[in-house]
Amino acid sequence: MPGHESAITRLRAAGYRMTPQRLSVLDIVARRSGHIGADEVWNLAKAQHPYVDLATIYRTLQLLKRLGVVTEVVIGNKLHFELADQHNRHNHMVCSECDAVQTLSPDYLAEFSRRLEQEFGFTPDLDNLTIGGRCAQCYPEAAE
Amino acid sequence: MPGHESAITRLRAAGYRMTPQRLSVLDIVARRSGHIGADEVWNLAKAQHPYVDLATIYRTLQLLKRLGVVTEVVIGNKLHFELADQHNRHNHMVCSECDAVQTLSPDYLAEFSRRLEQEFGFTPDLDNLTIGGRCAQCYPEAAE
DNA sequence: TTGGTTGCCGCAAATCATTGCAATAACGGC
DNA sequence: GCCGTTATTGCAATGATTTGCGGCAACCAA
Repeated sequence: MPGHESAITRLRAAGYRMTPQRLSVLDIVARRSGHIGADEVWNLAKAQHPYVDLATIYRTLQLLKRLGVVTEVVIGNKLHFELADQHNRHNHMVCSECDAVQTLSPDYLAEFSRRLEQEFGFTPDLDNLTIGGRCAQCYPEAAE
Repeated sequence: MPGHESAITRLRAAGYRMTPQRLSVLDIVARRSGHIGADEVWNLAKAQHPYVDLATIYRTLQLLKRLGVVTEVVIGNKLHFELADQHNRHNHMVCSECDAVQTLSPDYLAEFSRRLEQEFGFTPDLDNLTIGGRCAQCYPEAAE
């Protein structure tokens, strides 16, 4: 429950309403350390609200993402989410073969981001950027 | 038709078979300058093979992507594809609000890519990386 | 506290993409 | 050119996510 206040405030400030369903989703994502799939959020949410619909879970997650409360990670063909923590920002590298996830300091993308904004006026959404590729185990060829 | 030989050769070399459906998909993507949606590929393909199934289109596009013959661009909630041209590599920046697509020289990501490989042994699939964010029109706030 | 406004939810259907399976066709060998 | 092996296809079902809609409930004002 702690740490939700800012998110709730942000929601209200943006003209949205706080509902039990939203609170539940927020709580579930916040309790989880690391990313969690939409289907799993649903399963956990049903424990508290047996009638919540999957559509509500998806809508809520997208809303929280738009508000910067949670971030999205694309793993395989599924979306995962995790609480956005300003003090622990990071990007994700996901292996397209084994779905392994590694985190990365946003410093690696800082210069890149700066150039996109300066030269193109394009503001990349780095918080929700998933970098696909192959990890060391699945692509040993890269070894020298 | 020209320029397909190398793709066909690559396919055969990897143990795959060349079928009319695959040839058709390849031809459609190659003729198009720029990206094309999977559904549109299907519509065009049906003109030549009335019985081709959408699943075949998707399977073929994924195969060609894996072989490096085509690249994928994520626009809105749809996948688009374009012929991979070694002499004209580029990345895509897609606005999440208006779906506008801008291209970007891979030079912008070269240093980033090099560091991922060196420091993590992770080989990013830059050819198929779509950078989401907001364009200058949709996010004027970035203006100073 | 009560009432009105309007955003939100559950439900069902639609959309986009993937997958299992039996029949078919590509292609290397004879 | 014919045959057997096996990759590929069409079809149907499934999976993942989004959207339309009417009823409901959150929230603000009085």
